[in-house]
Amino acid sequence: MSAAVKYFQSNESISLEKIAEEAGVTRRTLHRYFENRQNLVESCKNEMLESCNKAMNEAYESDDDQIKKLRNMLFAAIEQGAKYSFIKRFYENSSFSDLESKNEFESDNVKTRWLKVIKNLQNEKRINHELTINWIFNLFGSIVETTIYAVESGDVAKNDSKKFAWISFKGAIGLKE
Amino acid sequence: MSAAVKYFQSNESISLEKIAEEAGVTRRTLHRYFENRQNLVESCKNEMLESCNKAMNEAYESDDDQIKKLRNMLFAAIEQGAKYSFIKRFYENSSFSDLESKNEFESDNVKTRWLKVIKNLQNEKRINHELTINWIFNLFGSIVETTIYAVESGDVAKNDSKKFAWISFKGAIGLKE
DNA sequence: GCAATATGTCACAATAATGTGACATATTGC
DNA sequence: GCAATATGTCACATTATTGTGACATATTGC
Repeated sequence: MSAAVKYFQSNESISLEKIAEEAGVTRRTLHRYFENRQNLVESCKNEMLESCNKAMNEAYESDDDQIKKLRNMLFAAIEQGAKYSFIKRFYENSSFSDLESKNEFESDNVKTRWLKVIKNLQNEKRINHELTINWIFNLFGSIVETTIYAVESGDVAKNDSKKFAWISFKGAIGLKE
Repeated sequence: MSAAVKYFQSNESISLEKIAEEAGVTRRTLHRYFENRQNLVESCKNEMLESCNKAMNEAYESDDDQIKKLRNMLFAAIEQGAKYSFIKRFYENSSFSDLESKNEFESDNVKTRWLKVIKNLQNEKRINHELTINWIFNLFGSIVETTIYAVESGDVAKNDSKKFAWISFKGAIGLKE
């Protein structure tokens, strides 16, 4: 599955042959674990979604302070790396699969919790009031992806990456600490 | 080409049949204009690259003030929409094509000009000094893409989008006006 | 070591996408 | 209207991918 996710991230139509190769097995073996392509995609989606949700829930609960909750959720998402990128792209590109399942993500309590933090900070007027929640949500995902990409491509040192991400996200939403 | 770019944005392996359909012609006609898939991709790349470069060069020259140059370049990129997303993804995913041509983009004077603006602002200490140029470059592209996506998906009103993008980009790099 | 399980190898059918030739039918420019 | 050009239709070969059956060979657990 991680071999598949690695490829799916940037190319949803990658051949099963290549995925099997990356995983160090033959295509025949891959077919033994996943009946067909759809099955593999679904399994990846479920596993990666669970992993991302778990990490972000833990981050949410890691501190009482709203800002630290937010920062830790950002860091958790970044640490998920390819898993997060895959899930994000999965839900963005409706063509990637049937999008009925979109609700699974949308209605998930991770998003609810994330929104709660943002709303709290908005109420306390610690976030730029001009921006909408939807914009901030998109921005969050976008900064996570940029960070993952920047590290992968070697553009930015891994050490710096989370720091940069937090500085930029804070600034982007006008967060007053 | 615009039909192709529309699809290539999110799915580089879309069938020529669908592109032809989107363009309102048959696949046979598509094959008359583009010998093969590679040819179509190359043509799209060249056209979209030219369009993006033109728009951003004009934006650069539109004002003498460094900050307004930067803002207008951001707006120009956003207005390019699908064209910009396509080019961006093209150069990100090496698998999308041979990446020899990456230099075309990297060495292009648009990037040089963009970098000059950032360096000037850095020298004047008007940008957060902790961030690297590479990070800021990635961030710029990322905010452009987020904006394009947010409008396309209906998450954010078109009217608000550029304003949000500029507010967030300014904040993200700690720009002091 | 031996049985159970997992994996590899090979062959094969089914399908989808690609690219082209031949010819028919529109469409355009004048 | 007529010639030139563009497009559509259909048939076809080629190729890549997918999914499966049959059997051989490793690997594991005990």
